Amino acid sequence: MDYNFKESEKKWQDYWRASKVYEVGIDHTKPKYYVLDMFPYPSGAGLHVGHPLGYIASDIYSRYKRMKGFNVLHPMGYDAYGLPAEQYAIQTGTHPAVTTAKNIERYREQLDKIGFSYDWSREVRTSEPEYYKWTQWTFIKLFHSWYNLDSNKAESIQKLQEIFASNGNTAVKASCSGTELFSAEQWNNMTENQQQEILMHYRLAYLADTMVNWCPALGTVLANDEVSEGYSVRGGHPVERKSMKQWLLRITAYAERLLTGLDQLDWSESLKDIQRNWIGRSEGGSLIFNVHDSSHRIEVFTTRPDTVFGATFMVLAPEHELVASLTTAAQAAEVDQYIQRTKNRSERERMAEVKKVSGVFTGSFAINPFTGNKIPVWIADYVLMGYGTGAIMAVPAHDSRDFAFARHFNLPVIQVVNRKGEQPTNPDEWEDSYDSKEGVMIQSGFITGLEVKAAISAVVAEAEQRNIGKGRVNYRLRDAIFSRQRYWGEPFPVYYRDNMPFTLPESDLPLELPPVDAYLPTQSGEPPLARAKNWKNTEGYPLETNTMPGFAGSSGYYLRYMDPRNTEAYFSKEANDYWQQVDLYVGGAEHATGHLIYARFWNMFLYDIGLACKEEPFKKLINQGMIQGRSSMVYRVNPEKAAEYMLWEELRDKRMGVAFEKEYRDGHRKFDFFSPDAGLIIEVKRQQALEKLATSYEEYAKAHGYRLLLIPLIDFVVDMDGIRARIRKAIAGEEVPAFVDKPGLGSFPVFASKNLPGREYYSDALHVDISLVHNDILDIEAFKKWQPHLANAQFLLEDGKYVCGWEVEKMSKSKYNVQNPDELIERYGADTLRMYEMFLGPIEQSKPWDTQGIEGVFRFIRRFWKLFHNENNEWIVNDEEPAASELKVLHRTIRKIEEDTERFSFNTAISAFMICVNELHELKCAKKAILEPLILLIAPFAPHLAEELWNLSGHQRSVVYESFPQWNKDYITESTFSYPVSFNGKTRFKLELPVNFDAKAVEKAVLASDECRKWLEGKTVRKVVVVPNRIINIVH
RNA sequence: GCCCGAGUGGUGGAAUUGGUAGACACGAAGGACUUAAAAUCCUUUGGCCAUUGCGGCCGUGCCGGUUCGAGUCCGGCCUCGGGUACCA
Repeated sequence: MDYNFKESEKKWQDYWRASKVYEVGIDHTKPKYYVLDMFPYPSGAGLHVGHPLGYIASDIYSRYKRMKGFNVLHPMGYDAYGLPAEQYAIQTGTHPAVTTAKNIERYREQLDKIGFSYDWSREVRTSEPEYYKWTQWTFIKLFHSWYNLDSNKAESIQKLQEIFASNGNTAVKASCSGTELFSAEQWNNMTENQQQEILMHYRLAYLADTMVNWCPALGTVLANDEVSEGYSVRGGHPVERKSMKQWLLRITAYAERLLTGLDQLDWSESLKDIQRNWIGRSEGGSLIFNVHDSSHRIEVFTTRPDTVFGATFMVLAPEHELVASLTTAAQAAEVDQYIQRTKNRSERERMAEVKKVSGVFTGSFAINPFTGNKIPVWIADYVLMGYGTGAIMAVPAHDSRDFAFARHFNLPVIQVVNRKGEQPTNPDEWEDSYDSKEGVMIQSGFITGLEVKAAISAVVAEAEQRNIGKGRVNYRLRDAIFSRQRYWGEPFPVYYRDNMPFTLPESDLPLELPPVDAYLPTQSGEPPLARAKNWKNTEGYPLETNTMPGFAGSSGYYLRYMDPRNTEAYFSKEANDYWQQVDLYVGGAEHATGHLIYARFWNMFLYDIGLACKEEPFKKLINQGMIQGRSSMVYRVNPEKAAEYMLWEELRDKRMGVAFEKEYRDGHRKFDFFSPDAGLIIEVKRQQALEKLATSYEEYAKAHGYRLLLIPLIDFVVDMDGIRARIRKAIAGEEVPAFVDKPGLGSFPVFASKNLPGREYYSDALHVDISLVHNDILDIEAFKKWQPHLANAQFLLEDGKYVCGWEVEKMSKSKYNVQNPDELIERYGADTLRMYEMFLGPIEQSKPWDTQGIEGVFRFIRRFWKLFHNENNEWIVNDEEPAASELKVLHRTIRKIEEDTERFSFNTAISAFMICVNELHELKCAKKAILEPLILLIAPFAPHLAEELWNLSGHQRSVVYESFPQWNKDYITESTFSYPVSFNGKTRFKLELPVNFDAKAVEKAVLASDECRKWLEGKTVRKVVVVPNRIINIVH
């Protein structure tokens, strides 16, 4: 008998729930600490062992911080809107709310079994009206806000209207999508609709015609981060480009703040890099080119204004607004055809054809404002409408795409940047453009001779002077498409009057999701909400039928946790002032360009309007690595290949006395084995095949004077000796029948153990369910019962066992490698699972799941228990005074656990626990003074075990209210240090010396030692390096 | 293509600031206890050579460099993983 984890874990989980141990509130007597896990979407498949990895880490840290005296907020809830439940609804008619509730219940059950310290009284679900009321409320606020670039923050639209009415928009610096200037008078003379249309260009939540990622299979548009390589991230369906009227969030207004804000965050550099790349800031300038014989002007964005003297043509995106006016009559047909062709091409096709150069001349010419030269204006789809101005000046000498284009269409190439100290070469002979980040300008008028950097500023200054351009910063980041043509999402608090959108009054919130008769788009292609009866506001105006995307509800949930039941506000100022922001956020790096940008934007907006007290939502962030699956493989034998392999092993290298050839060919005939010496053909086949072919084989053999052996496969299983005997006889020249009729092999699969020789040549690997495999040994009986066709499977074993192979790959049902935490908890307990997941390796690293190792942690848990109990499971803890050696073990462990926990190095912390327990067993220590602090130390990691032992020690109160032990330097300090002594860098022996010896004393002592003399025999010491309490290195 | 990150025993990994490479654990082999099994405990376990004892050499993806000393720093390359992709 030892630790009964099942009984104990249930008991303490019940106790925690009943006594509300983990509920927290505002407590000004303690410092706060907010630990958050990324919002899970409760999928139907439940949790596998990869999911709780981050939750366990954050739970350990939360419990640790709590024992360190912090008031720890550690909530959990659900991102409950999502495509899977809706897809299921479309298929089955089950309301997504039903599916979601069921999935949540299962999720909760699994989470509870792991022993987390969540304050469940704060749970939120994005699909609950009490929650999404505030998502809608934020949308209304966004709608009524614009971004003032002068104050660098969001401000109310009302204020903007006042400015327009008094001054027009000429002095307004805003992040907006329309640039027409107007005066106060013009503004005041506009109709309301005209004014609303203009305001739409300024709103932070706005409606616009835009190119969207349309996914026909899902029947909805997707945001950029929801698309990867032309396919939807969820479901992997193809995505097309399409122009549609959609709601967007003006996240680009915050691009600069989103970028610079990263510097203050304690996130991994790689994650910050992903966000930096996604935001994609580039500095440059915009230049205006006049069009020859026309009043049109083309504005381009370039990061290299210095190369303007090398601009030999221009290229516009096919969708560019000037294309129609610039196209000459002669070119109209060709241009039109090109536009049609590019329009009809899917995103996939476009991506696949990146290398193909295509484009068409508009017939117009622009004037290079610096050279005065006439340059042709082309259109081509390598220029994107969505970036910069949708037009470029092409500098083929220094840009590889422009270069390829110039070569393809025979356009001139002029070199304008030259590497220092080199002679310019003839661009006509170049194979590619010349990358010119550094160099000196040539053939460039007034900037000739300047270095690139200086030339850039000179051109920008000149352009500003001449009023034909200015310095400009551009971002790759796009505004976020906020409409989804789906049912299962937040309804927009928006109605339409004369096709103009208006927001509902706040008092009408929440606008609840209405019932519908089906979850599909309508016949006319409208979103599912168009099916809802009476989907109108109180005045009878139609409501918006799109719903919000998945990231709407997850963008501000961390704020709601601070005050989740507040019916008057998103959250109270008091709660926000106390909890401030998330101190530690744990989750996967896959959210880098989605949730983690949107949430930062959302929070910055709430900060601007005075609601959130911190500009950034997540101070520190840790990305847990993925847990990959470890698949087990069995090897199904291809019987014919196996027989051939086995026979070749008998025949090759003259093992039977004569030489054989494998796969002997004579014209179109092919035989498995042939011996010219013996004139013998051997053929291995299935019984049925032999019966059919025997005659033709015999005829051939007879015609050539060869003898023939036809061996049915069954013999390899039942009569290997018989085969050998027949071959020997045949070689010896005895008469043997070519073909012995045998009963058929029947159809049963044969599996070969992994390490059998030749196995890789004659078998195919198949996935086998990992529950049927223990320590890579297959449970043959269970395997036979696994699938009907395996019932009479045969096995080729090694040492009486079937050894499986393994592969590391994604955890998935189809690979039979999903490890479910419930099974492991059932077998080893939650504490073992918690510690094992942490023991696997560094939290941030991806690693394969391997159930084999869990036994080690399970043993450790029981060995820990046995420090307190004898072999009869009786309590043996005593009150004896601890010895110095025992105190040293304890305090060294406390220090190590504290240090490792602080830096989230949980795997090494668990090693330290193991070392400590091993040492205390060695010391046979059962002293209360040592073991009680140890219980506290392990409480964050193995909370159930800790509660049980703490209780058995005679304490009435839960261990979670105790303080983390403190280590005492005096117990750890050593008086001597065992120096590794090396010669020329090679460690040779160790020398124990007092720690307080300085370098000189150490040197003297080591040179005087016998060992040292032995190693130095006859050599002169050239140098002695001493690092006190580290190493000694003697150079000779 | 561009931007990151990582390569250490049969396996997961340790080595925190340039200072004893392989901690801790799994697996494996051998042994003790047991009628037997499970559980538990003990020993060995990077490779090669030597083995009568001592020991010796090599070794952190590859090549080179800096240093008394490199898994760690620098330069070049290879492989794998992640991000991104006509972004002007």
